[in-house]
Amino acid sequence: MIRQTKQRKVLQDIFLKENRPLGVEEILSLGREQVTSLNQATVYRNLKLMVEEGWLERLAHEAFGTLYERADKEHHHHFLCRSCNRAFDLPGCALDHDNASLSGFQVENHEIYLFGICPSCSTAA
Amino acid sequence: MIRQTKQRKVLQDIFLKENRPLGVEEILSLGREQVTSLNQATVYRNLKLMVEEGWLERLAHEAFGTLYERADKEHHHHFLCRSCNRAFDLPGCALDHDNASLSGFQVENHEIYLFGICPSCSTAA
DNA sequence: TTGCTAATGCAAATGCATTTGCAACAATAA
DNA sequence: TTATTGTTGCAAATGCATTTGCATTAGCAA
Repeated sequence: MIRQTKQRKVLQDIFLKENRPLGVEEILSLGREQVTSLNQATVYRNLKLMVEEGWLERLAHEAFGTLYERADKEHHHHFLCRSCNRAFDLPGCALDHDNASLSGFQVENHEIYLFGICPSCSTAA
Repeated sequence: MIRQTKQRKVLQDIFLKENRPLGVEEILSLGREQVTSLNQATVYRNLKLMVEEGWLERLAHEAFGTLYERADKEHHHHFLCRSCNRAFDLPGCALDHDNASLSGFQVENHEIYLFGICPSCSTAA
């Protein structure tokens, strides 16, 4: 039977509050603000559970490593800020479906990544 | 001074012939058809050189690992076949620029990945 | 041809993200 | 409260892609 621990609660809260994909490091440091003893292995174990139960989804890009985000979102894509190294959701889809494919290729799904500077970084400049 | 070795020549030929992104395993096995002794370390060393001199570009996606492709191509995106696990180029750009961004985000570049079944796999079925 | 040294093959070593064993701890059912 | 057993923290262990040390091989300038 699954128990509700404070570590687990903290992780859930973080994902509910930060509305964007998060990496393990980031999750760990945000989590330690609530539970000082929070351990990396605990984060990994819980992320794995949350993915298995379908509450989180995993997302990875070479430039930003592995990220996790809530699974309850509609189809969307991501923006990656090269300045603060954070990922953001871009609601909606900017794929031009008519020109997307090539004859003979059966497209089942897709991913789009935009790179650049996020609002807070460009304001700070 | 850089020497032209037969291993190097084989690697270049492979990239010129196969007109799509290739992974290390694939390069190694294609290369061994020409030079039986071809070693993985040699492939890695040469790929690194070719990237440094700008002849190749590196590309990575979690589902397909690290791939390399010639750098002399125009802007394009990639199709990844979940059946044969190969990557293909999709000439042109299917990004709907007007709907791509979000207010405040400065987009500098982007990547698009399409997933599905490639022509030869769907014919073979 | 010959000499110099870049390049190769092989195996061992790295670097890193993620996983795991284990003892101590803590969330529930009774 | 108490017993049960899921969880955590810690450190050591994995798994893997990529790199490196070294002896041998082989381009290429002279």
